[in-house]
Amino acid sequence: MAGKPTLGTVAKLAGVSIPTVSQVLRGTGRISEDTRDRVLAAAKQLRYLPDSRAAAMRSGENREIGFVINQLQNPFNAEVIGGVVDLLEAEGYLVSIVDTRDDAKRQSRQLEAFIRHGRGGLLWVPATDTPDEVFELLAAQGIPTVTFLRHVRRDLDHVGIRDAEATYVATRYLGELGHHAIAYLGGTDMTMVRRERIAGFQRAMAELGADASVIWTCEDNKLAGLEAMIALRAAHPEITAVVCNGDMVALGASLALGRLGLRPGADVSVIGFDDIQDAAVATPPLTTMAVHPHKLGRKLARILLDRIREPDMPPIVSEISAELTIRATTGPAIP
Amino acid sequence: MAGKPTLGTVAKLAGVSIPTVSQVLRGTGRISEDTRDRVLAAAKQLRYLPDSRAAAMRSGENREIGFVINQLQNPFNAEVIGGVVDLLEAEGYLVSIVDTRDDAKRQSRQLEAFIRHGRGGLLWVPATDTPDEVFELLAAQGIPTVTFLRHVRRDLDHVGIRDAEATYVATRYLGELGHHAIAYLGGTDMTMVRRERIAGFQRAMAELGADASVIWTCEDNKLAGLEAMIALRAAHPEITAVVCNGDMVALGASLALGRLGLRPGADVSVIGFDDIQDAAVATPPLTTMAVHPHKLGRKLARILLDRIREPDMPPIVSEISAELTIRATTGPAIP
DNA sequence: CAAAAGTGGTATAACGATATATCAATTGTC
DNA sequence: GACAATTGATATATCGTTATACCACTTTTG
Repeated sequence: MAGKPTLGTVAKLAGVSIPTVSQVLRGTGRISEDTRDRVLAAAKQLRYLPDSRAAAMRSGENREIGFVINQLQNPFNAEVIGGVVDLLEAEGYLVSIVDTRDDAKRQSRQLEAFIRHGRGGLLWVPATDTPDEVFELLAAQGIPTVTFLRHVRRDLDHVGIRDAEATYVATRYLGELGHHAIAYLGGTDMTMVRRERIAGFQRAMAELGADASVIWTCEDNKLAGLEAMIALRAAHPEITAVVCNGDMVALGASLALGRLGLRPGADVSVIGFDDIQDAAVATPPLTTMAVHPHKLGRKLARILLDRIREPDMPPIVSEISAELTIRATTGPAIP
Repeated sequence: MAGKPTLGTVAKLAGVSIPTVSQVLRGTGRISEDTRDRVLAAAKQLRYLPDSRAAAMRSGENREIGFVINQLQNPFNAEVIGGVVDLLEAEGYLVSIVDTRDDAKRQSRQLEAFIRHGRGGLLWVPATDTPDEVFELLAAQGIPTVTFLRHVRRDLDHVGIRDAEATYVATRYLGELGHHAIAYLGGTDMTMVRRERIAGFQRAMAELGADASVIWTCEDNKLAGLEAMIALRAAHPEITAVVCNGDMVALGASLALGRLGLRPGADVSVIGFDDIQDAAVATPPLTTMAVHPHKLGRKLARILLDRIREPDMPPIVSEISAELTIRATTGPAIP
């Protein structure tokens, strides 16, 4: 009753030595069927589970992966996590998650804690303003690491989205619908992702011969998107279309238009990014640049496994295109 | 360069023995200021981080907490996690999260993995249909565990919401507004939580002398709520008010009413549960039974810490009341 | 000045597992 | 029937820590 069962407890109950129990449970060595059965029965009776930490210490193999994410609440991230977990659990790994809430200090504490508590690999969406010393720490510890979405270091593996391409496609599409006064809405700071997206937006605007200077910041949630859209509309009433940094912002913007007595898709066009579940359900349904988060998660996991198996490969970078998914919040510009 | 730094590496660089390094870093024993400085300098140079697993093995103390949750995407849960993490990280704990997606088999694998990889305590929203053997496993391992929301075992600590009281209050309020044909909407199965909520609904309906037989199931997301409301309305056109199992469902139901040409709060009243961020932003803003998830998370963490410090206390049960928060989706019944 | 107390460290064992070496008993070979 | 090969287990060392015991050396005490 008192205390966890160990190899020693099982060995005593089965009347054999500790290495014998270890060999039976792992299927190695030469063991007679008779003692094998006795050991298994004892292990079952005591509900014995091996202590992976002790095993990892001796054998060096650690099947626990840490996922350091910037925002757990984001539905897009949640779907990515699903993909990651589906693949890694099938391979016998445990995936444990921490949420930095995009705070660099909390992130440092959490990464350090992950290292101390032992992780065989890390998946990581680096927080905004991650200091260089964090990368040096990871390098010093030699933990296989794949960054996700924010491509901040060329010496690490990375999985991301072709951000510039996606906003370019979105903006060109709005141009083809006849829009010229187009704003970029969303994102709070100059993360690599946002920088790329704005670059794509600007390139398309340049090709359209339009002014790309209306760029508005706001946090990545519906309420912030709503308020930002109202402010944007007040400052720039000439705007007829908005490219958003994410679906949450776009949904908020769409709500705001309704409150202002404007019809999304008719009076003002809105285009989102991610294609979260809500995008299709919203009224009106949201036009967006769709990525497939579950698939993305699987790719992320696959690359980490490759890195664990082959630590000396050169860094891998894998980027996925977003697909323009046309719904009801975009329409022709009123001439 | 090759491999993680260990106590041995640091000791060699500082020219002292391993126990000396350990004592310096942990501030125990008697060490001269001179060697203390040398050791600290060596540790810093190598970016040494102690291996908590090895430490835990020897000392028995494990400052990593596992949080086993049923649905990561749920905004309510995300806010609870925030509260838990804020308190436990301040106490020097690492909180790592896994998502069961309410699948009992996945949950078993994950709990087992948490035990094998070593957790000093567990926070747990048990999945629907959790088999008894899982509880026996936890008991056999003797890991401090607090269940959350779903109170399935009296021998474990628990933090939850007064579900029956909340739906009772919600239903009474609708009664006072003159409603008699009230339905209960949401939840997919007879979890303890849903059972309690329906019990509260039924008690209030009995006091109102009304029929409490219209109980509709649906999954806990907006799309499902939308579809369920449309089906419910088709089957029971006499219904003038709906008590929902969660805000996501209520928001979906509210959307559905709009599509049916009905005004939420005027033609049909809708009342939610949780008060997630979206509830206040929605059009119209949602009347709901508000709980304070961040506070709830802190309470959850506090009770786990108490249990870790005092393993032999009798089980603690802590329940929090939800507050009726009136917004725009409820209004007087049309006579 | 001998015994006691204090100082600053090291030696050793232990935590729970695994890898390697070893060993006693059985079986096979000529 | 002597020696080698096989079988089925155990002994021992090790991973990176921490707890305890211990030891050499200095300082204090009566």
